[in-house]
Amino acid sequence: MNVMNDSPRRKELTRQAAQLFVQEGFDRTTVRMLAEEMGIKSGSLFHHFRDKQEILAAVIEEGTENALGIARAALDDCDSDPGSRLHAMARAHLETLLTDRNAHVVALYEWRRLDAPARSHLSHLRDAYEALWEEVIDEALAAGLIRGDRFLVSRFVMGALNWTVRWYDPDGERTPDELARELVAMLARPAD
Amino acid sequence: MNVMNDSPRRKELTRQAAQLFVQEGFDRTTVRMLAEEMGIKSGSLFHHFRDKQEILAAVIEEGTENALGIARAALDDCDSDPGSRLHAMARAHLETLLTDRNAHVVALYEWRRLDAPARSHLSHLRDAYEALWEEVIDEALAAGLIRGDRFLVSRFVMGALNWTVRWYDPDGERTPDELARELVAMLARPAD
DNA sequence: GGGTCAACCAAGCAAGCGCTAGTGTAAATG
DNA sequence: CATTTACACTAGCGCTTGCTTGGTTGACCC
Repeated sequence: MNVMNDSPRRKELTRQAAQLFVQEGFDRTTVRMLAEEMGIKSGSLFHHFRDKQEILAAVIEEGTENALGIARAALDDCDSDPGSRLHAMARAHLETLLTDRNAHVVALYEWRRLDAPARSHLSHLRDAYEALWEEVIDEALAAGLIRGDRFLVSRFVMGALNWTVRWYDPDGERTPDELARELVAMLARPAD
Repeated sequence: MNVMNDSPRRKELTRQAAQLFVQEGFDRTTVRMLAEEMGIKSGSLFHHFRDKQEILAAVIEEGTENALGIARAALDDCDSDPGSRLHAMARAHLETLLTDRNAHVVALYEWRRLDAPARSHLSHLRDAYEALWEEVIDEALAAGLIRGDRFLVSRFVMGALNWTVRWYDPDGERTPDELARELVAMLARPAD
């Protein structure tokens, strides 16, 4: 019944929604729970979002955009050799999985709760992110740093990284940088 | 209000429930939808299962038990060198991901919908399965076939394999055997 | 100092939810 | 033949759901 811009207020509400979606899952999170977490009444929620689905889309959109930004920045900042670039991407991936953990967990678990238009829009964003990965992996393959099929390797690597949300403890001993280094070490062939 | 054994009837109902849980997600699948899929009325459902949660637990339990069985059989049947055993485990994992795809997708996505008692019981089953993996990976590390930290390697490998449910097309060109071979090739160090 | 507008609220509707109670019935069991 | 068992049915209770409606508030603006 009203605006659906990206006001700062809406950004903050989106962040809070992400937390609840992680705790409870999208379907079990009611608009009343969301409103209470936000400190408003359930009716007021629909001033900021058209419907419940739009909140989900907003959460996932922000997470994916942040991931894209971090990955691009990391690639700009690193050395140009394939090993460094592979490590930079893996590290960026793990870092965004930490800083925007809630949004990414929601994206991983609740993707199929999106309606068709939102899914179409967001899958373009995700494709842009995955294109970055395939580029870096192509370079590593061409340089002989790793071996295998480019399609399979990129899927295997993304799987290994995304799976970390299941077991990685941010308060534990290992840093994202270490994890990224271990992953690259596991894949890389010894220098000729 | 009645039995909760594992009759053949219940097995069949469990299989059908798994399909719906994949299509719609656990929370959005209503007992009325389940009953219709099963060809009975919603009230009759509670003759076979205590409540909706128990259906979810039954689905996941069967999938995990099958995975364990297939993995054990694969290990019994293969050569004793670490490369063969690694390949056998990966292949078994991919095969059960195919034959019991619905159950495994449910286990991956809806695990957190389980109540505490069911989760406790099923996590023991899952631990038994993961122990098989760690054993095989330890052998490969000891033999120098792969390198890295045993904890990290096993997590990365499981992640890569489980992620296949997102992109693998069973009707496509690649067989589980090929995929497993590619994965092992990606990880294995060249023979000394 | 009247007008604008984002932000919020109280109240509630229509639909759908998991689950229960009580009954019917055909086959198996004594 | 009498009883039990397994499975299915009808009917609906009590509650929650996403969302709407109609209205109030208070900060800002010319």
